[in-house]
Amino acid sequence: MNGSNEKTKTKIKAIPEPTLRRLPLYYQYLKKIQAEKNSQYISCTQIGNELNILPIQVRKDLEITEASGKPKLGYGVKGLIGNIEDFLGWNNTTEAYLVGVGHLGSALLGYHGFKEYGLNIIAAFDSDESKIGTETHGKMVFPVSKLPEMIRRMGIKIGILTVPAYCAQHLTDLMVEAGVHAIWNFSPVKIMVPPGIIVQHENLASSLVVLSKKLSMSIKTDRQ
Amino acid sequence: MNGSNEKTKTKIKAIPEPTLRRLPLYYQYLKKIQAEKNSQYISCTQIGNELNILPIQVRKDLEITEASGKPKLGYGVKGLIGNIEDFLGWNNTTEAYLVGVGHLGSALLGYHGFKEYGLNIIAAFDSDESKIGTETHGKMVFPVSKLPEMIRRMGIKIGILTVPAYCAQHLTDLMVEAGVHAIWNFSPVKIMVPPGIIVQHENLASSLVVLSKKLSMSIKTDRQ
DNA sequence: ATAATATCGATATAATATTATCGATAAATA
DNA sequence: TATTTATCGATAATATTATATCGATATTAT
Repeated sequence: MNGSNEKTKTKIKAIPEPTLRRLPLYYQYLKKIQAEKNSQYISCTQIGNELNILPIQVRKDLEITEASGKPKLGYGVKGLIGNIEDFLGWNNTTEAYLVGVGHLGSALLGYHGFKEYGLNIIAAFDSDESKIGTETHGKMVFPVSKLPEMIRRMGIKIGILTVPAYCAQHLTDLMVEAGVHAIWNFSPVKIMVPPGIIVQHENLASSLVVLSKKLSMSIKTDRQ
Repeated sequence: MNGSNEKTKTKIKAIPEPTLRRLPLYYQYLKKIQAEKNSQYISCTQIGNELNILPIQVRKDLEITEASGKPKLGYGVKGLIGNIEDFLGWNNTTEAYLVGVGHLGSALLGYHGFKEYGLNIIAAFDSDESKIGTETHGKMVFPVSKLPEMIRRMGIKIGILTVPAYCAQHLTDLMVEAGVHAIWNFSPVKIMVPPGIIVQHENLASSLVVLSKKLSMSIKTDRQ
């Protein structure tokens, strides 16, 4: 346990997921600072105060992007932005397909912020005849029947799933079969995938639960 | 430190946020099981296998809802659903206003699942003249100028913020001033609130980062 | 030029969350 | 009826994440 021969070869350091989730926050703030041209340098203290995160936490998070700062000054804003972009792979975009052009699906198609984060939704798919052939926020809608072939031909690695519960598993199977490596699942059910396939399940109910539980607990505390 | 007089009075046990986030998953699965009428009882092992969570974790999570099961059989499905509903306060709905009827805002207005989770969005607000007075998915859209008065009159505690970055802080201030206790923030910026006000920041960039980092790491591993 | 200060970077500690262990128990089976 | 088995419930061990401490250092002020 004295850290000499454990995994020195490939230097795989596990990245804490909470850190991963905070990096975009730092990034957004840094971009704002850069736009305001307030200063060349920024410290963990400043970032932390602005985002309500302890400065030590900020420093540890930035450390994993291999950023380095100067005592008394802090980090160079420009360099730091570059470090985060490199670390998160935001310099080369990944292309994705979206399946299910309902309310949420078209909202995601209309969100142009994804490009900034290295994701480009290049087309959408639906089974509704009235949607096929039309454009939603500039993205063509194709029939689901063409999904597997197009995934294969374009080498698509990420599928975004915004369909109702009843067909989520079927479309997952289609996509995985065709070669997708990761699925961003906005459908309200857990989907099953073979080992090695990555699923990120976006569950609004979970977030709502956290919010409302905190709320009910804060009200309870007030009255004590 | 020998645990005899620490907080014995009010018995405040901290609820782990990860547990809170998993409860809705169990709930959704239990509802499915109930609909299928497969059996009266269900075990942690079954739930865990289905959701890819260790049975021990499931048991610990369910424990905080004060559910109790029988050896060899497991938990009664119906009772368990009730326990989760009670614990999360899903039996009495909370009313909320939504501010910002853009793509995402109207997608949320159209999502009827919230009612099941104790949230009822009763109206929406926007500053766009062309939207005011219309209905979106059955919810009236009012001018932002009426927001403070209506929050006060209806005693609204939760505000859902689906507006662009530039006006997020202003609308937050309006809502907090009018008496809102919690804000579910879908805008792409961090908002500042006075102490005691709860903010749940929904950040798609964060989730996307987790997904794409896992993807890039899995590809790297494949090639080794 | 010297002293004071803010900050980084490394290391240590504490808090939180997950996973393992094991005895008790109710049902199923021999 | 006795034995086996699957599961709960409680407690212990481990892993992960967050926070604190402190020396080193570059800038600023004296």
